[in-house]
Formats: sequence, structure tokens, C-alpha cells
Amino acid sequence: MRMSQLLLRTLRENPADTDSEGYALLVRAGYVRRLSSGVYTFLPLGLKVLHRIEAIVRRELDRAGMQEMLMPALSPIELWDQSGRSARFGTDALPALTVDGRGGTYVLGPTHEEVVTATVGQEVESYRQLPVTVYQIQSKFRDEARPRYGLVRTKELVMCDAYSFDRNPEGMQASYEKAVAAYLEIFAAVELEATPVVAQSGAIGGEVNHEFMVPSVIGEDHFASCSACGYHANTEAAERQCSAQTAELSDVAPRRQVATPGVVTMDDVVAHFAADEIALTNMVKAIAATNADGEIVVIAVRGDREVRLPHGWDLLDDEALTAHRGLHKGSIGLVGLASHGISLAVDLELMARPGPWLCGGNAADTHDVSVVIGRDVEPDLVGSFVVVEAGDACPNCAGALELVRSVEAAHTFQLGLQYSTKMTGASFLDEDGTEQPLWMGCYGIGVSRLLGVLAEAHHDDKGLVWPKSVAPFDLHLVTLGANRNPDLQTAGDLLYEQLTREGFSVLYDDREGSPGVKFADADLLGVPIRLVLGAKGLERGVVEWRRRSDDGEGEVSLSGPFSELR
RNA sequence: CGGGCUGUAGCGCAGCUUGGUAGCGCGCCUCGUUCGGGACGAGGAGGUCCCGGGUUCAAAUCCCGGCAGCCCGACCA
Repeated sequence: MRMSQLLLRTLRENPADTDSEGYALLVRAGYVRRLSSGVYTFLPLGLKVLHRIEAIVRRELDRAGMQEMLMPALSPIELWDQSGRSARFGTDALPALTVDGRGGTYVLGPTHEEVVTATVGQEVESYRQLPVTVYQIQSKFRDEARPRYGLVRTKELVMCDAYSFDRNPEGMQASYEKAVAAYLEIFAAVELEATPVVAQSGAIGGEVNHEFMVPSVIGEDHFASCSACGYHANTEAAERQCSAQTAELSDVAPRRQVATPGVVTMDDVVAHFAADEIALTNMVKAIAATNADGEIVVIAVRGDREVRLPHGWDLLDDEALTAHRGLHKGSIGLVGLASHGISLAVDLELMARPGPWLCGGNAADTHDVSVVIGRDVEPDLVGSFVVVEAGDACPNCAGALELVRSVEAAHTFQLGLQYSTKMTGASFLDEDGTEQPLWMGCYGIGVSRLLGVLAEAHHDDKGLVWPKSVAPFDLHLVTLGANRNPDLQTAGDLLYEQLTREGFSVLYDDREGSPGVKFADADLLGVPIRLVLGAKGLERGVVEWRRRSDDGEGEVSLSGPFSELR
């Protein structure tokens, strides 16, 4: 590509309102432009990188035996009524955009479980056709509340989404493992470090799932990581253990109730009992929730910790809480729940150190002082119900957990029968002649997001530094002063043609302009190898090369061979 | 969805307090000199000052109402 003809304008100054270095460089170097909040145009250079990422994704998924297809971005809302997900549109869980057309309401697909289930369900009739995994690379639409970090969080995004269909849970598991392995190959190929972490599934549904987290300063999440044993989990899913502390409780004062009018929040409690010198770490924070079966459960954790709801549980809303005769907002506690049919889930830590605790009194404007678990109350359930913090003990090996800031670059799910039982036609005839629902998995990787993450991971103060595998060009050929030296011009043109013939993709800076401008642009654009052809080199019949990543340099003869440049 | 800030040339910004001819730097066009790390000189093009209403002889500037963008938080497949 001759640079004189490329639609490219580099900017000397950082654009306003860029919130990350990688994104600012993508704009300065002319790869992308923002059209509106969270909506981007890929200029020719940016599209080249996007296409290279897509090619790697295709290569690895094809190798894993998946088949590419293309579904429409637009789908009728009736399909989403079938799965029940249309009820959640417009909420933060599923910010789908819809379009009213003449044929009714359409959904601009935020993800494609419904469409693919309907499509593959229609094609698959027999177990003989299974397993099958399909994928597509396509634009997705999400009405993001707050787009951020350039291509990392957008309203329109290029995504690769794959879906597996199997006869049984074992098949699903095998397909899942294949997909995870393929995704890891993709990350290795684009030179990003991704860690699969156990996560919760949110609006997609299903049980087992992993997020592929790339550590980055522009990460929007943290995951818990144990360097000792390799345990990884999203903070929404991470567990931890607590070692039991022995305590002599026989002389602890009996439980007593204290009137605490107007004391609602933990801050209120701390203030109210300040005179008694009871620390927050000796208090219990208790909240009411509904579990996956819709039953009411009180979750109790140490006062200074944040409650983590298990997957499928929801916080009880204020209305339901006020209406319930056994619960009193601000005074939810441990003792006396059973008589109201409420079960008690207690965090590990409260068991490790059974008391005495200060907690709500389960009566209006009342708190309990000196509660001892095991003496005053028995929990129905014990588990890790707090959001992990750095330093908590790894659930596997008790090593100290770290929290790593990172971007979610891909997400894989074992969906099971979640969609195939709700949607019509998603079944097959098994060997024994019975009709069975399809066991599904789904696997999403953010292709345009990867571009943003790559720019953030691979740059320096001068500009972008693309890994070879995704760079827009292999070589960036710069001629110096060719406009006033016809021999140089000819030599540059020849070299450009020759390199292109030998299979290199070459960006040829044939523009007029001072060396400083050309060098600065070359650094900014980040092509892996820069070639400089000047008058001095021409005399000696050589062209200089310099590697962008480490400034390694050398010369090759103008007549070749050029293998050194590969 | 709450709180804060911003909207002026392609890009980055000043001007607004105290109303009166719309500016600077970069970029862009022409000519000349220069040119192996963002050159210099001369000349030039380019604006619904976010939108609508109000006050005023007069509004980029003051007032009211919108819209958009950014930041913090909430949320996040």
C-alpha cells in the first residue's frame, strides 16, 4: 500500500476525552474514529488489524472442527419471548436495542443463543448429526450505560460467538473443553496473556462458565488469583477458606436484646455501640435474599465484609422485606429465624470464630448483643458468602489470594438444556428413538475488544507496537528525499514491488515530507519492521531495517535475499 | 440511573467574570528555501460559537429549557 494513497491522517496531539493510552494511540495513528459514544468506524488501517485478528480466530476455530456460518443481526422479538429473555430487555442485565419495523418489533442481537438454537434445532433431527459446533463473526449491539476505553466497551462490537450442540452432558463437556482450548490458542497467537477464571453467568444462563481475563490497567474487573496453586476466580464467584480459631466461650455473657431505635445501617450500628467499644469485626451484617428456589434466606457475614450472593440468589427487595413478619429492616439478625420459616446461611468466618457477635435482633428496632453461634443459634448453611479481598485464604491451598485488574476478553458457558427446553424444535431423535433436547454450550470472544486490549498491551511512548501476527503490515518502507532524487524514487518503487512479490505486505511511505515526520509516523503506526532507504544506503546497495519492538537493526542488500525480514 | 464538568475552525484550546469587529497553536492549500528524527519564510482557505427560547439597541458572553460528550458512582453477557 502506498501511503500517499492511504486514507490516513495522524494526529500530533492526543484527542480530548480519551481515557486510555491505547485508545488515544489508535485515534492518533488513524486506526479508528468515534462516530458517537461507544460507536466506532474502523479506518483502513484499523480494519486490517481487525481482519487479521478475525483470521486467527477463524483458523483456530476451524482447526477445532467448528463451522462458520452467519446469522442475521436482526431477529424477531417473538424468538426472545420463547426463551423468556425479552422480559429482561432494557434492564442492566440485558440492554438490548430493539427496532420497530413494519413486520413487528425486531431485536438488534446482543448475543445469539435464541437465533442459533432455532436455526440449528431446525437442521438437526438425529443424534447422527451430533455433535456440531457453529460460529460466526458479526456485529453485536448493546445499549451500554457507559461506553469506555475506546474499543473495550462499546455499543456496537465485533464478536465471534460459537455454539456447540451435543447429545448428552458428557458430549457438552467435551465440546466445551475443545472450545476453551481453541480460545487459549487464539490468545497465544495474538500475544495476549489470558487466564480462564471461574465466573458467574449473568444473563446468558447455565452453570459452568469461565471468563478469559487479560490483566490490564484498563481492566473493569478484578479476579482472585492464587500464585501458589493456580486457583483463579472472578470476584463474583471466588471462594475462600477460614482457619478455625479456638476461643473459650464458656464464660461469655448470655445473649441479651438492646433497643436500637433508628439504627439501620452498619454505620449506625457502629456509632450506636461506640461507647461499648465493640469493633466492626465483632459485628454481623445480615441481609435477606431469595435463593435459587425462591425461598427466603438470611445471609450473615462479618460486619466489615461485603456480601456475595451465590449464583441464582437475589437480594430481597424492600417491599417484600417490609411485608415479611419475620424480618425487620435494619434489625435482621441470627436468632429466631427458624420460627418464621427462614433459613440462615452463615459465612465461614462466623463459624471459624463463633462469637460473641453483635447482630440484629430480628424484632423492630432491636439488636442482639453477645450472640454465640452454636449456643444461641445453629446455621442451616455454611459457606463463603463474602466478596473476596486481597489476602484472603485460597480455598484450595490456603495461600494468600491476590486481586488482579483485568479485561474480560472472552466468556465460555455450559448452557445445558437452558435454551433447548424452552425453545421449540431444539431436540433430536436419539439412538433409542426417543426425542431428546440438545445439550448446548456457547463461547464468545470480543474481536473488536481484542483490538483495543492489544493496543493497550502493546505500545510505548512513541506509539503502537503491534505483534507480528496482527500488524496491519509486515514492513513499513520509508524513502528519504525521493522526491528530489529520481534514482531513490526508482529504487524505492522497485524495492516495494519486489518485497510485495515475495509475499510481504508493505506499507510504502512514498510521501513527500521531512524524515522526522516519516519516522514519527512509522513509530506511531507500529508496523513491526521499518525499512529506511536513503541516498547513502542506495550508494551501497542496501536498505536499513529496524525492529519496532526492541530497536534491533541491520541491513539487507537491495537485491535480496530478504529472509532476514520475516 | 444519581453526582460533577464540558460543548468555540479538521485536531488541541483561549475568549465568557465585566455583553459591542471571533482568536491562538497544530493541521490544510499556494510559492520559495530546507530535509537521516515532528524545518523556515511569505501568502491563503476554513466558523449555524451544540440546539431552542428569553433579556437587550446589541449575546460565544447574561437567564431558562433541551441535546450531546466526558469523569466519579451504580451496573456490566
